[in-house]
Amino acid sequence: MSVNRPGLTRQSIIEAALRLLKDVGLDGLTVRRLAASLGVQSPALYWHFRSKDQLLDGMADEIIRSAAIGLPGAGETWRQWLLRGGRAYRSALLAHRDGARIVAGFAVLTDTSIARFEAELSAMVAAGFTPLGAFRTIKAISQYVNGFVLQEQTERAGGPELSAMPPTLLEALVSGGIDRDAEFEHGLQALIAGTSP
Amino acid sequence: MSVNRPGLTRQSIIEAALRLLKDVGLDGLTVRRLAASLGVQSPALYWHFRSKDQLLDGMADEIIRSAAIGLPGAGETWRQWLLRGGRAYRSALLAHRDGARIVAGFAVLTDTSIARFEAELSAMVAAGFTPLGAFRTIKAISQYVNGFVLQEQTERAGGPELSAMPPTLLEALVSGGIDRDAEFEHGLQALIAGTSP
DNA sequence: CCCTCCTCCTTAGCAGTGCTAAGGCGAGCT
DNA sequence: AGCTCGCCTTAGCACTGCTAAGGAGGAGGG
Repeated sequence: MSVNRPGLTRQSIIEAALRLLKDVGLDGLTVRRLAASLGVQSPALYWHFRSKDQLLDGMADEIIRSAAIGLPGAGETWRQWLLRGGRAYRSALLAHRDGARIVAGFAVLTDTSIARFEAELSAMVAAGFTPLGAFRTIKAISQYVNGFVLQEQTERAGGPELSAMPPTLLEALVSGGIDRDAEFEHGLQALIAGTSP
Repeated sequence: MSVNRPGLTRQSIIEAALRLLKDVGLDGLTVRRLAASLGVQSPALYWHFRSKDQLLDGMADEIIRSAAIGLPGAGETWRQWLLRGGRAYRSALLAHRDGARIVAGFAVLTDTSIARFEAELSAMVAAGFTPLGAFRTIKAISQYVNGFVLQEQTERAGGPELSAMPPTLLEALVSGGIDRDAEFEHGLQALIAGTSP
């Protein structure tokens, strides 16, 4: 049926899945559809992945990998560095439809993510943190970002009308409550401001 | 087949679903199984709910409702109150298997949750916050808790051995990194400490 | 040159999913 | 008595992840 058979690869399948994700979303991402987008029958994918969950693990890993920021630059305080990391992580999640759901449900500690985690921890230890403090701080930021983007991407349209809102909530909304970036920044900065080595 | 037919209700179905959830988890919670646990055939549930998602919405609402803390008590600072709220929210999510996943994916702004949100906002406004600041602060805390419990409940067993961990990460873990409560507390307190009216 | 092995893919099909269409049973009103 | 209507049943559809079995085609040894 298909002509070009460049040979499927774990990596090429993951990339195709992330591409397909943009069109169909996580709920629409079926094995059959993914196989079709690769010009192949669905069981072919099970040669490369033991299960769909394993495929999703790979996708999550790919997304997380794309969120890598380097070590703190010269003259960059640890606060600035954490801020940069949080923003980069959010961007990485937002870059893929349902990115947060994929990462939240399936990110397992892979070797590469452990290595990066270690690098981040030692950078913070160098900045004066204890290993435990660094660990908890990074974890807290990750979870805040995860939770934020998860809701950001989950938000269903519709919902109650603005006119049905009670007064304080209404005032919050009309004074700028629909600015997702500012909302994200607010929490991230509070989290970092409340952190100390 | 079944004898007692006390009449199904939206509420009774939701409660049965939350009960069943403990045994089978979110992935195992099928319409047929839920119907069976109620002594009924599966399409019967579609008389009470338009779709399974609507049922999950109801479950999410129920979970969130159980996280209600009152207004700040006399002599309670807003920081203490937020702390109490964050802990109560986490407890409510942890009280149900996959609670965070259910709430994260399906919580829609219902009338009752809007009413409670409004009450919380005005309490914070009374403590000196602007409506927008209160809105963003509460949202940030909610999302942190959501993200935290989501991972807490998603964690799959297995994973790399402790012996395979790099040094800084290892030191963090052996010095107390497996204490979920302390990890949660760390982030929550940082978030609140970094908040100001 | 042929034969075999092995990698990667195909066809066929299973158990289970959410959901719909159509009908039936029984309580309550007229 | 007859009728309506709320609530449930039986039957079945399109789809899911996944498995079993086999087939095409190149690699490598005899």
